[in-house]
Amino acid sequence: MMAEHHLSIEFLGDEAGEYLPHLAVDCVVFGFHAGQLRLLLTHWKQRGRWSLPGGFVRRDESVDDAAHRVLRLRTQLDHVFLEQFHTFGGLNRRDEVIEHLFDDTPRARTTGAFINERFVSVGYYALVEWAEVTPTADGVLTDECRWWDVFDRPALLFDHDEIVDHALGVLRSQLGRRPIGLNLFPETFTLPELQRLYEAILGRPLDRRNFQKKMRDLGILERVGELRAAGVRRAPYLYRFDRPRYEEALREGISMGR
Amino acid sequence: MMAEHHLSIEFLGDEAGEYLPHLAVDCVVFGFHAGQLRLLLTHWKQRGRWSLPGGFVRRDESVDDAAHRVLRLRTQLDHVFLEQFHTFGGLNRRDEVIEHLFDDTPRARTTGAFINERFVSVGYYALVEWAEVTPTADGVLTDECRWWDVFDRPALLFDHDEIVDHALGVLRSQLGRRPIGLNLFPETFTLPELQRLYEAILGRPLDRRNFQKKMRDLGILERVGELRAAGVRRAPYLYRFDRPRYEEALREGISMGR
DNA sequence: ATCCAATTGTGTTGGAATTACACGTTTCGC
DNA sequence: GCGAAACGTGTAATTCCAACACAATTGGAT
Repeated sequence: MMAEHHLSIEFLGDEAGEYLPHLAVDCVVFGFHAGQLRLLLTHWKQRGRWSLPGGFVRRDESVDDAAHRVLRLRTQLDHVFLEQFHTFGGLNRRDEVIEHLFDDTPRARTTGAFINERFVSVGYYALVEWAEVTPTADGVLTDECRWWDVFDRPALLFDHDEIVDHALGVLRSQLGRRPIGLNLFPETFTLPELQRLYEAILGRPLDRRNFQKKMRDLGILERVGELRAAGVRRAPYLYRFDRPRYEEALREGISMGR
Repeated sequence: MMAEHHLSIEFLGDEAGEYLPHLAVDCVVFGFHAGQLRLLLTHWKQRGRWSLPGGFVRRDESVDDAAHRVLRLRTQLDHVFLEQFHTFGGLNRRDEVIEHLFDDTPRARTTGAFINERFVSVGYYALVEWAEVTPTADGVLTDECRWWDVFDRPALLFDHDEIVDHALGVLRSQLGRRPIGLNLFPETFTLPELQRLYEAILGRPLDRRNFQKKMRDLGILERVGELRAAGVRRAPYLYRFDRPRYEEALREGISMGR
């Protein structure tokens, strides 16, 4: 909960001048569980609607660091895979519902109303291991933080639906050019699981045989053993990523179909 | 010269409060001439060094519009191909040489020293037709604006070398996925010229026969006639882009090697 | 015990796309 | 008219991708 004390009602005017005005970061946090691509969302206490986890940029931290900090606050995780993908700087970024969200607080009226100003937002997307996350609301502006199915989520505040769509587009376009999964799965996983991740992101089914061949040929997988547990049928093999090779593939880029 | 009056010494503090503080746009403007990929740079009067054309964001304009405005001021061109590619928000964005560039002006000392604060910069790259550009310095902070060879340019101020490298990387990665050239060439051009553009961006030679076959098969070119003028040898054909098909290829994406 | 349904692992094959490579054409200088 | 330089086009080999078939494993039904 470090630094959360700033999110008091005082913060509406950022009276300490700790943050850069007009600038925010928003994080599209992707997870994968039970065959579904999921999204971490926070619920705004005062208006009963959901938005992406976001925050502001301290005067003494980089924008990347701000995104990491926001993520740490909402997930309790450090060192997650996080990448900037677009900056949203339109004039239509406010939401009629929330436009004057804080106008009726004494602070907002008397100060510069920091939070009611126009914001330019730098969008990041994160890939995290679902089970490792402890979704955490700040308890002041937001009272809940939890996972949603990406494709079955509530309408979001501000322009956050657009931001999610953009992030999904970037994720899709990168799916064929770099490996994915190291950050989304636990240590070991099965190829059918990995395939379901690809299918969830692409939104279309893939051929199991071609997928497995392609994956094997990438040389970034290590077979570990057999999975017996779940099935009423044949158990799939367990795999783990070969870290050095995975990271090399990340640097050099790969080719995985379209 | 519209709105250039803001770039007076008064501007150092942005006393009118017309701009968002701490936020800037920088434009990597690419052109192509005489077989070279070129870059539009501006020369800072007070320090004798070069930087990317950049500017600030008005409170009542989108960040995209700010980039277009900056571009219009430096090139006298409107409606150019312009795309955001990354936002630079590190803490190391200042330049020791220029760190206190304006400290000795009375304004900077007495006001908030708008321009001496930390800036987060949204990077755009533009593709423009070299011959159409009228490079224009603002005459206040900068006294010269002209083209440089991308690969033979002076060391730039701030982190602008990094920004240029990043833009080049994005341009390279997109070269195989969308058509290019409509914005960089005049109405008509030749295939050897187009190939030299690709080679300049990729930094490696391409096979002429495969390149032409690929280009022809894309179906975005119209042959116009023969070019007689220049050569001491066989004249290449002239082509023009088929606009509707070109724009469709831009939307749908293409595959051009890698 | 046998069979079946569901799911997984692996191989093959045909076509498309990419790459490597060869030859004929035009122009001008000599 | 001969050759050098640059242009235009075609062909063969290879690699990549998409479609497809079959054997193996498991638990439950018969």
